Amino acid sequence: MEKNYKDIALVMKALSDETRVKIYDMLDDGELCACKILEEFNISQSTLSYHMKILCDSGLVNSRREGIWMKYSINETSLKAISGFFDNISEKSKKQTLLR
Amino acid sequence: MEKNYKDIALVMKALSDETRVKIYDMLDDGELCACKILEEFNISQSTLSYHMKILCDSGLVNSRREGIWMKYSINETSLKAISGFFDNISEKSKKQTLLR
DNA sequence: TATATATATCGATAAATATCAATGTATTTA
DNA sequence: TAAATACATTGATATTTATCGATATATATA
Repeated sequence: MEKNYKDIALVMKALSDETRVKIYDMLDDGELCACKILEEFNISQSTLSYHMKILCDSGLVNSRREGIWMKYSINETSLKAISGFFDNISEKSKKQTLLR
Repeated sequence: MEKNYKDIALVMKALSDETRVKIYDMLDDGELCACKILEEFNISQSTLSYHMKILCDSGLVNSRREGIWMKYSINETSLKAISGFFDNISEKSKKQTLLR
């Protein structure tokens, strides 16, 4: 099975910024609207919008419009994929350690 | 327990580049020297050295000198930490899904 | 339809990143 | 000790990123 390193790197890049990691972590409590997220940071609205776009484009985060609000949530499929990438390396790496 | 988002972002940044993700993935087969890694890429030696420094500084990769060679391997502690970060989000996120 | 609210996009900019060639450093060996 | 090999560091540069204020767009409501 060929791994798509480009996609993995894209997801990692989405989480390579402290603000975005915090946002992603916040979302594990459930869906949040942009305005709620914005309250937690000292950044402009346009900057938050930029960060949310990166998180969504990477596939890590879902977005949907509800009236005038944008609601964001964790994309479970993407989370499973990235979690699986590390679990896979963990397993193979552990075997290697035993062989030494 | 307070999460260190800065450190998490640093680790993610280390894997936010396609070359570095590939290198990290290569290392799950066990320790490799820089020269072996270099063979797999069309990059200069100095560029590889730069990438290895970023991987090592993030804590994801161990390095040790063996004679004239530098040998690199996966840091299991760091891998567990990052794997745990995603597992943690995965669990909390799953609970949220059930509540909906 | 005019207004208010929430969010996205644009343009500008300072800072960070990836890359290379050239050079420096550490180690082994002749 | 001189040469060879492997790797790191430096300096330069093109590209990317994070950020903001200003402006545009979408939706709801008066």
